[in-house]
Amino acid sequence: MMRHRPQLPRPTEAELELLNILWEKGPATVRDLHQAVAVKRTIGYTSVLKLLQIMTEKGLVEREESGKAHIYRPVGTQQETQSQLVREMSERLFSGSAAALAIHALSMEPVSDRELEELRHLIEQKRKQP
Amino acid sequence: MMRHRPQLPRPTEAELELLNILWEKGPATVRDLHQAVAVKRTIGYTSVLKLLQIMTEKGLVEREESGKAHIYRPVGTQQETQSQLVREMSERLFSGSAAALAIHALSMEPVSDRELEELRHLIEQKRKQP
DNA sequence: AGTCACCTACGAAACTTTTCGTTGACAAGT
DNA sequence: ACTTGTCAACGAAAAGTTTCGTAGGTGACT
Repeated sequence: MMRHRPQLPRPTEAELELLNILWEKGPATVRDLHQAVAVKRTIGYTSVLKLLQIMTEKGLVEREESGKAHIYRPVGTQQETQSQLVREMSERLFSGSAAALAIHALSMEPVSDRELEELRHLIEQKRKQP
Repeated sequence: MMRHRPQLPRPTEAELELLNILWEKGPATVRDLHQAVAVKRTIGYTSVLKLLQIMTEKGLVEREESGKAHIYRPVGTQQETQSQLVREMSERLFSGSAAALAIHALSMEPVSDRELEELRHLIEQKRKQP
């Protein structure tokens, strides 16, 4: 029997920044994460450390404490988190219509051919099973 | 010459709740807004008042002080705000790809026929002008 | 005039988020 | 043994968000 995780809290902006790095690069130490963030903006090492400690309490990440430097890994997947935030955004911004969000996003930005193909495919799927 | 508004700050969650009501129902007093919010959740009258005072400082709303009860109206349009938040979300959650956000939103939710039509139309437009 | 109803303004408490300094542990190099 | 570098833990400051109590003003009704 598949056990569900208790619903994870919504990550804050700074927390999401760390999760993005973890999803892209895999499990990492505080130093790894600090270096990755420091490329984009100035932030102290202990700020990243504290963030990760809070994220561990919240259940957003887990850590392996075997070695000297702990290794952090995300608990939720990127997909799950994207879904959670997209759903919340569609509720708060488009009265719950994810499709309205999609339409808005689409009419806003350059879209690659590959993405256009994917969208057409998705729409075909939706058409077949209403 | 069209003057641009200085970029409005991102509304907080509670602020967005009030803006949604203003966009839907038009300019309103504190009482109007409090009543509308109180339908969904318990909140004190002065909490709404304070929020609106802060939003006025931030430039998110303007108020007419002519009568006894001030009348508040949104400064940014719903579209502008949606675009701002969708863009920020696509940056933080999909590496800046609004199309990826659209795809994700679309694959998640029931979509009405009308929305499907609109999406197909949008995609056709995009195809014609790459 | 006194009271009631309704309004804004203000301050501040409670909470969350972000940031970082300080401390103490531990190991590697001198 | 001592110094240096790296690490986690902790506390706390600073800023932002959300909530509401209290005070003071104004007009209407008795």
